[in-house]
Amino acid sequence: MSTPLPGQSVRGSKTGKPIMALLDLLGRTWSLGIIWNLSNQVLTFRELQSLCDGISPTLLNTRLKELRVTNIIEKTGKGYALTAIGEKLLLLIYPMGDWATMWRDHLIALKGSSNDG
Amino acid sequence: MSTPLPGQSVRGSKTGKPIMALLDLLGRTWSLGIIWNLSNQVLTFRELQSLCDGISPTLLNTRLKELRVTNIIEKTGKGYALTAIGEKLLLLIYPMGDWATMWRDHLIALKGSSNDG
DNA sequence: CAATGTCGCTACATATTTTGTAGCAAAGAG
DNA sequence: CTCTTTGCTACAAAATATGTAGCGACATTG
Repeated sequence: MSTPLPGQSVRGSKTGKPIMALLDLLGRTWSLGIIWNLSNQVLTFRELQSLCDGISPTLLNTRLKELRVTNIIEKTGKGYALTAIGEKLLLLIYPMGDWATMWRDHLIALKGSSNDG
Repeated sequence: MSTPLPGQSVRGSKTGKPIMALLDLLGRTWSLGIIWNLSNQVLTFRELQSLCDGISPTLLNTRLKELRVTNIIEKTGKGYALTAIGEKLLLLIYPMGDWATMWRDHLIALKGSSNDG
């Protein structure tokens, strides 16, 4: 699978629209998890592997390459880190943590009402 | 693959943290694309399939079920639509369109400078 | 009622992706 | 040199996605 880049035809859209390339990239297994784990910390290959619940090194390396050529993460002397633009993307992902908490409560409420009703 | 739910152990995390369930859910092929295409419009199964570049009906139905049991989308008389909470999630995804445009320009600039330097 | 078309969705074989495990070369510590 | 850690590759097995065919329900036309 080739790395999705804005301006090119990607899985899910042939328009070349940047958002479609991003959706393809982030929609790949573990992409979001890797970015999330890289928030505020530089991690080595093995640390990242461990935090991503033992993702296979094969796939981790594949994703790392994709995220590097798309300039979302970079390799530093200490390990992998988000780039400046990657940090900005993370700022957009962060609020999802709050949404997810609300979502959990919502699902619990629905479950409760379906049991009651 | 079971549907990731907040409060449960999911692919990528055994903590049950809501964000991890969300990352697992959205990280699956086509999830983000389906949600994106459902912005401001109710779509039939086949319309959705067409907009998602011919996604196989098998997988589309699998994703649709996952998104329905997690209450992000719902089936209406007219077709599939985002739920109220699904709309809120979309509001968080929207800004990624702008980010992606900036990202494209950034990548073009990098490419240019690497050619020059 | 019969013929035609659309729609939601299932079946299933094939293709692609992900996992899991093993392990190697390089770098640092003693 | 030995021991340990690290980044990463190999590769077979398992899981997931694709592509195509097509069924039953329903609406339209006549």
